[in-house]
Amino acid sequence: MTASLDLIAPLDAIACCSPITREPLGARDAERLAQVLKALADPTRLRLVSLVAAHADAEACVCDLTDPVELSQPTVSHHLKVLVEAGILAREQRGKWAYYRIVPGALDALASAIGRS
Amino acid sequence: MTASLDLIAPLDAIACCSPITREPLGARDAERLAQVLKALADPTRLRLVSLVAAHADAEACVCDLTDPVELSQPTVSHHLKVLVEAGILAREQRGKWAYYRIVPGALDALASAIGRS
DNA sequence: CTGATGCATTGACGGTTGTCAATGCGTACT
DNA sequence: AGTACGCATTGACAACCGTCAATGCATCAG
Repeated sequence: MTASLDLIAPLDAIACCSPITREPLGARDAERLAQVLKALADPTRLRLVSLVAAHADAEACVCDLTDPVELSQPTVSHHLKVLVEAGILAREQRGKWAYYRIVPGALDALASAIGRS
Repeated sequence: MTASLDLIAPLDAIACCSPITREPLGARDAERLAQVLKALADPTRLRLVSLVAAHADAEACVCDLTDPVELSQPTVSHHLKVLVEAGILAREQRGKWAYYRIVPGALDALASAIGRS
């Protein structure tokens, strides 16, 4: 659903916007920002992002993550997919493994849209 | 549910934490951060926060908000309650009206926890 | 007191979400 | 070839969420 303007990662459509408190944002912008925030608004996904960032070389594969969060492999894969689709994580397949890393500037762009300071 | 440590607003328990990417956050911290993010991760609530911030005197009552978001009054009241419980909005009753304003520093604290430095 | 107004609460309903077991698909090693 | 491994996808289910109509509760105006 709402597969209308998803040709670009949601985060790309946000980097442009001024902070929320600057001026009332329209329904369309609110929808996009909420989409990205929802991706982060889950304890497991927050931990996954945190784990990836803190891992060696700032990247991690699924097998590195299932254990710390104590969830099944399909569940972790699902969460990672959500984060990738939100433009927060990037996925790179290298042989048998899939490596995830944080998209540079993604979290900063999100933070700037929220508060800035 | 989870009415264990909710004596303080969720945001108060976050201001202390370093950015997500600094080190892997524990399950407890992730839960608290996610709770606040969820409050913002909704298009309607994002618009409400934005509307309140942009309104005259940086405060607004429910009657000022129902029209712009095109939702029923109970729905708007519900969303505002969620934002208040998350520590993002503050409510002050003055006579017949209830005025909402953004808690100073709340969004900045959230932004700091997400990204930025 | 009576009526009107602003807002919160309740109850209900459809849609979304987080999770897992089962399965499928490549890739690598022997 | 055959097997083991890492990961994604599917299907299913309970829990949660956003929304509204109806109702309740103050507060103000007459």
